[in-house]
Amino acid sequence: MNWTDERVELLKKLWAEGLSASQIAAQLGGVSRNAVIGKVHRLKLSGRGRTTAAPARQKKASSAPAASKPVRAAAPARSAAPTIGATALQVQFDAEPVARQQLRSSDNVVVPISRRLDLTQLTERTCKWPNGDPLSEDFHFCGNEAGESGPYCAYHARLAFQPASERRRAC
DNA sequence: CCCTGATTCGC
DNA sequence: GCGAATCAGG
Repeated sequence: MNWTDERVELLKKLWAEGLSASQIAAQLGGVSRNAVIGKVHRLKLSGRGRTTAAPARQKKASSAPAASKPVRAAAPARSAAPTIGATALQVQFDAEPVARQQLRSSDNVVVPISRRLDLTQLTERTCKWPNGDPLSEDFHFCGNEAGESGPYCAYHARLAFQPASERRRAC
């Protein structure tokens, strides 16, 4: 992914709105939060209002990795399966009571079309955002490609990170 | 352990 | 310019 004008503008907007680097990375897709932070700094946007004054970081040892242990462990490959159900239901009950709201034109967001997967079709790489009444026949999960840093697609990752009062129904 | 932003430096 | 690795902290 390259930093197109559109992506840079979205980055600026979301950063100004106060979203964290990881949240923005999920929105943009295809980039890590480190990439976002790096870009923010190169754009000289790091200030972002009255945030906690940066304590001025110390310099990193320029060389000599030392015999300490910079070795990075191999992929942990954790399993999310055991908590998928609980997480999904928690989100469901938390988000469902929110009244449907009109999408404001200023939001300028793309609402993804749900693949309407059932629980057995979910994998580590599918969005686990639940839609509908869990007890109804229509209940399903978004199922779109999950972001790199979470169980939701870029769109639902954003919803999940917003306060419940700001969430909207999707798919 | 989860997360946050900040910094360095090889590419 | 880019971003992984790393750091310092909540």
